[in-house]
Amino acid sequence: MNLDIRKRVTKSPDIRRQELMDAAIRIFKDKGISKTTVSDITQTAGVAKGTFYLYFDSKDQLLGGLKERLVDEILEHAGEQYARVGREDWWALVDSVLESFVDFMLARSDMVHVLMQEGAGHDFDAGANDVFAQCEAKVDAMFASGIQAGIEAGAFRTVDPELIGKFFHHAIDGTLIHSILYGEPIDRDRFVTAAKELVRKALAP
Amino acid sequence: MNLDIRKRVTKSPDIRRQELMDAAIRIFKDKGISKTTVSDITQTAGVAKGTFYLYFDSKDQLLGGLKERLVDEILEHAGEQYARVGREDWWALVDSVLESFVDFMLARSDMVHVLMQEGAGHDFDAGANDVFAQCEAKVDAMFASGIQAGIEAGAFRTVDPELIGKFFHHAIDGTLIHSILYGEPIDRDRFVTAAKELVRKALAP
Amino acid sequence: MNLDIRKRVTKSPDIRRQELMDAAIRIFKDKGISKTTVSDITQTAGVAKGTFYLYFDSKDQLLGGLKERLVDEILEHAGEQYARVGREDWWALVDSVLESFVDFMLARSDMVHVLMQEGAGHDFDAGANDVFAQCEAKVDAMFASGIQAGIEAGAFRTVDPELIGKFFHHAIDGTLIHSILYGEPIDRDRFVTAAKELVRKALAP
Amino acid sequence: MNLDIRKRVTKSPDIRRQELMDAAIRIFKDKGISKTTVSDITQTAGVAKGTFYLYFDSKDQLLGGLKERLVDEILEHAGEQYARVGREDWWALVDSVLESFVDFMLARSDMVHVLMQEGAGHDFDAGANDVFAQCEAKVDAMFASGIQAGIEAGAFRTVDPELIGKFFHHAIDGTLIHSILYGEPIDRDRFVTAAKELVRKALAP
DNA sequence: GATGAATGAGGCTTCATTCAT
DNA sequence: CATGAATGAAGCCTCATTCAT
Repeated sequence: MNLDIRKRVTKSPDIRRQELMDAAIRIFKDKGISKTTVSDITQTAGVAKGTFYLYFDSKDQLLGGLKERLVDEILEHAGEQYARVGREDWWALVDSVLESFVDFMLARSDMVHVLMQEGAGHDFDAGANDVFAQCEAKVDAMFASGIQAGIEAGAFRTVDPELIGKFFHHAIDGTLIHSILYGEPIDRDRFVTAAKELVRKALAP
Repeated sequence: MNLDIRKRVTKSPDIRRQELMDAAIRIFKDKGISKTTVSDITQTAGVAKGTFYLYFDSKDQLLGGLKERLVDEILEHAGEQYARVGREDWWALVDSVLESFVDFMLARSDMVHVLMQEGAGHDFDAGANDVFAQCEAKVDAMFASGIQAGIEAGAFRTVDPELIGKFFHHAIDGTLIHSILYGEPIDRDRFVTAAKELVRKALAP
Repeated sequence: MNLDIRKRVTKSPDIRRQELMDAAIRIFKDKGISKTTVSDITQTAGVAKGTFYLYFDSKDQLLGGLKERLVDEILEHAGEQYARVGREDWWALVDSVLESFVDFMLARSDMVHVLMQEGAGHDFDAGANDVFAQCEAKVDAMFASGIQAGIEAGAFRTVDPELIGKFFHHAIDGTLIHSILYGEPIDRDRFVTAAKELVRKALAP
Repeated sequence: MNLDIRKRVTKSPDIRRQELMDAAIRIFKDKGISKTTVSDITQTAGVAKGTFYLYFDSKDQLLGGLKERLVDEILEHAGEQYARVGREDWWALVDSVLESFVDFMLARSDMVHVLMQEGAGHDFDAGANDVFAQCEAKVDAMFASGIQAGIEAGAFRTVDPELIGKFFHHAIDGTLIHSILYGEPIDRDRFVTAAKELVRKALAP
């Protein structure tokens, strides 16, 4: 009765690992992290349950891996943006940071959807406080110092760069995540335009 | 033979219910929702495990109750604020809405902390889409129509009231939740001041 | 089709614990420790699988408990015997120690059967070296010092009390365990008679 | 691309088989039989997991092999000793049997350590009763008939040759195994001397 | 022969829920 | 009402064994 002809397909470890991660993300999104079983993941990935444990130590460790991957990408991306501060026209910088931020988030909507949902509190490495906390703190710090630099250059004006930076961060982040989370479609250009308006007006001298 | 004095204490159902909810919130905050057991909750509340089921049908239903309670409060509060649109000076309205919003959130930080964390996806009533989605959608709609009214009255100016409303919502919400979630202290007045600056500049004609 | 009428029988914790231990011993004896599952034990005890974990932390911990119980009994019994050294006629002492030793072992044949079989190496408490080692070492020490005392009193003679003590110990122990392990019937009186002959001749001046 | 020099080394089947058995014994001794995995064995032997199954049908069969090897050696050795009954002076025979028995055991201490530990109950061939039982029974029978012969020849005297034989067997066996099992050093000569004293006195007319 | 990724049965353990007291 | 021992479904994880390369 088993019509599946392909049996015991051996693949490169990297591929398998990736397939399992992809499968995990897909089901996490549908059922939520805590209600997803390792069986769900392996069935979706088309492998046996035991195969999961060739690539991950545990379900929690997989989650940790996904988290860390996202955090790394975020920090790298944010770093790239931040490196441009001072080398370009301030308003062009604002525009480009916003656009690239939005595009980055949209490209990872699945990941974000999943990990923001129940991500916190699943720290397999109990020692380190939540990876996300540190990540967002760094992003906030970059925003703040970028704005501060603009102020010192006379391009921007605002009384509380730190909080304003956080506001920008969460305004965009929160709105995007919320839309992704609840399945509302996002008009990327409209979104970018509105974000630019907000930031430009808020930072205008 | 039983020397334990506190045994079979009968309390008003409402009190008991409330005590269990409070205990639940407390532990949810520490361990995360899915890793909190019914035993944890009843132990913290000082009752036997079975007692839990005299007041709630299930763990999921408790969660639903907490959620609905928060949603109700949010909607009621938002409605009150919204009712003031048009009756007051536009900028005074902005100030007061912001202040009251911040104060409302701070008063419920525990609740928010917990329910935002893993709240989604725990729908005991699988039919209805997430209660939070509807709630936030309503809040967004109120924000949007308030801004729209201000525009029509010539007091505000912005090209995309709907998105700008969401931005305000998540800027404040996100920044607060994030601070609460990761234990950063919040200076209420500084926060309000920065929020006012953001909104005033963004809505200024 | 379920003809079992009795459901959810609640018993005193001590009884239940004992029933589980008895069931465990029974199956350990039949299938060996490592091939016995928790399910086997609970089925035999007539309770649900989860019930096991109300009384024991794990399968290993049960084993540890059984071991410790046996060790305690052995040490207590050996201590009682040892306390008689010097208070009685030396040869009467020899006789009575042998008899009581044999009877003690026969009364615990199941326990001994099981725990000698795979008992070593199942140390849940990895810190302490095997409990049995210490136990037997103590018993050996008692034998040795008893014989030594007899020598000093001029009643016994042998060149190596320590080793001779161990020989007695294992001669009796080993022969009994072996018979128990392989299901050979033991004629208690014949056994005691032969043991007495061995020890009397070996210790005779 | 493979820079690992030791790859796919083909060795004589007998050598490989032996290497695997040695590796098995080594780890069995450390971790116990049931907690040793096939992976442990192959890693220690420096081969791939699959290679194990080129030389053994299963883990149980390996165990059976080890057991049988030991049993064969024991029986052969015991047979050699037994063959000398009647051809030599009785007391010289006693001495030489004891010495050769002790030396035999000491030479196989690892084997004995392991297989006595959890050896019973691992019968891959469930039909046959434990190989050890038969082996020890044969050894006991030889001891008994040797002693019986000595009695008939007027050299020995004892009332229960069968049990006395078992006592000798287990006195020496048990004491040695126990010392090996718990890592106590053994002074071979002192041991032999004490054993001789015990046996000589016990068999003396 | 040798390899080691893949398999999947099966064990251990947790915990939401029930129910006899 | 309150209790907490008992339940058992369901999840996590291990590891002996297989098989495509």
